[in-house]
Amino acid sequence: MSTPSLHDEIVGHIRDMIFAGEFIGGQRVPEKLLCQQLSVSRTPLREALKVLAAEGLLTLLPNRGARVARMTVDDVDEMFPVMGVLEGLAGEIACKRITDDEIDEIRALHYQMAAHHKRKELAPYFKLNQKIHGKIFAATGNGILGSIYESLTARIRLARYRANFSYERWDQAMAEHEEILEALSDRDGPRLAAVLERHLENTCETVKEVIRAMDDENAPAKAAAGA
Amino acid sequence: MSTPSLHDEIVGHIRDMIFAGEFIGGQRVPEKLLCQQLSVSRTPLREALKVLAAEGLLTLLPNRGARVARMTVDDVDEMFPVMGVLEGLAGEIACKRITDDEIDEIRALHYQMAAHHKRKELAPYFKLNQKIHGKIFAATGNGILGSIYESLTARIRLARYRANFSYERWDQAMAEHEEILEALSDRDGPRLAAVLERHLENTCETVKEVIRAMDDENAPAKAAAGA
DNA sequence: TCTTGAAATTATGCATGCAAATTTTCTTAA
DNA sequence: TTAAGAAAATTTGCATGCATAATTTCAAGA
Repeated sequence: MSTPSLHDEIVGHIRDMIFAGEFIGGQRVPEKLLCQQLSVSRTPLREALKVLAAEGLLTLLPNRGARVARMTVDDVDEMFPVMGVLEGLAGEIACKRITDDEIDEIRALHYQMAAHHKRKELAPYFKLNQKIHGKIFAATGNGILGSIYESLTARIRLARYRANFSYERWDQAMAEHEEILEALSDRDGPRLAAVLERHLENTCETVKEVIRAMDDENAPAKAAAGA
Repeated sequence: MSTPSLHDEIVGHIRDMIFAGEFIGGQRVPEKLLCQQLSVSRTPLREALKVLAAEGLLTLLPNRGARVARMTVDDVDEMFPVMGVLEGLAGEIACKRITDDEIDEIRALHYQMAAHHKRKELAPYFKLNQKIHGKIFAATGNGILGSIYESLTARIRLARYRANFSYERWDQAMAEHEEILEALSDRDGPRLAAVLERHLENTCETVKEVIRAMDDENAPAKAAAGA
């Protein structure tokens, strides 16, 4: 509160940089460079790198620096069922606990998001999407549930923002969000849980497509180089 | 592999110390003391502390050092439903994927554990208990599921090893383990999931009792001190 | 005796320096 | 010209030092 310790700020800063896609490609990120960019010395920076590695956003190779963690299709396949049961649980609890005001908030976000979908504005759509799911988890009042989910979505997000994106999937996702809002308004726990899981499957497939596209993009170049 | 970097070793070492209950009570742990005990300088030690804090085992107060994270009854109440769905998921997947050999291994551990239960040997019972649950998660082949579960049980373990322990609950837990083994042998996913969740509820109540007992123990002293 | 507050002590946060490991560059031989 | 190996230059890992914040100690007044 009083002194917002430096390394924590660095953690947040680097996390944002990762999400902004500043060091894409899983390539090495020299400490010196980050020190210069953030105007800090190596000690707090290195502490921050350790934390981000513990969160799974970075991979630290001994004596060989940090790189952004590479998500594989297999990773997503592992994460998907876990997020599925977490979403399901969150949906059930949220329906029991959510207040009318909270539903109204989510409804407002939903319509904003629908507008961005109609205008095909991907980035703000994602932001609101993320916010809505966050609100559902917040409505559960279960902080641990929320934080685990958050750390998983954070890792998923590494593969997110991309242009090549199936519009059919997007439309489907939007339709699912309509259903999410309905189930939530009706406080229909089982239905919400079911829709959330289905919706997640959509998201998951999208992410996997993005990863495959990225791999296809990089593979030829690397194959030629012999690496 | 080649050089097992120091801070990683420190992380493991301190984690073991925490589980061994070396700094019980959530009291401050001066860096200097740890440095002396582990014969390392403050830099790698501090990196390790950050990691352990990210794992939720330590709480880092700015400018005020590290202490072992204090589990509250509310924390357990939050963790319980999460672990419940994770156990359920693990049970379902494990039944589909587990090999006969893996079941045999678990069976062997189970009988060892039953022997310790009969002799009322708490510590080795816990160790094997933990190992069995670990094997079930390992049998899912889902590393992320396993690691999330592991980090949650690690935090639960902070409140575990204690003398005051209800023998009825223990007997019940042992009976549930019989059922777990049965369901696993039958590869009956839904049943295994159900037993695991029920078993977890038992565990959870036990942990909460331990926490309450610890609080009752400390509260009078602290109330007198005015803190 | 108890309370209050200021000085002294101690602990934490961060910067810097040095040694070991890694990567790059340069040289030399085929 | 290319390949292999050695030397140079980076880069990482860890230790230490200094400034600031927190804690303890101690003294003085009520």
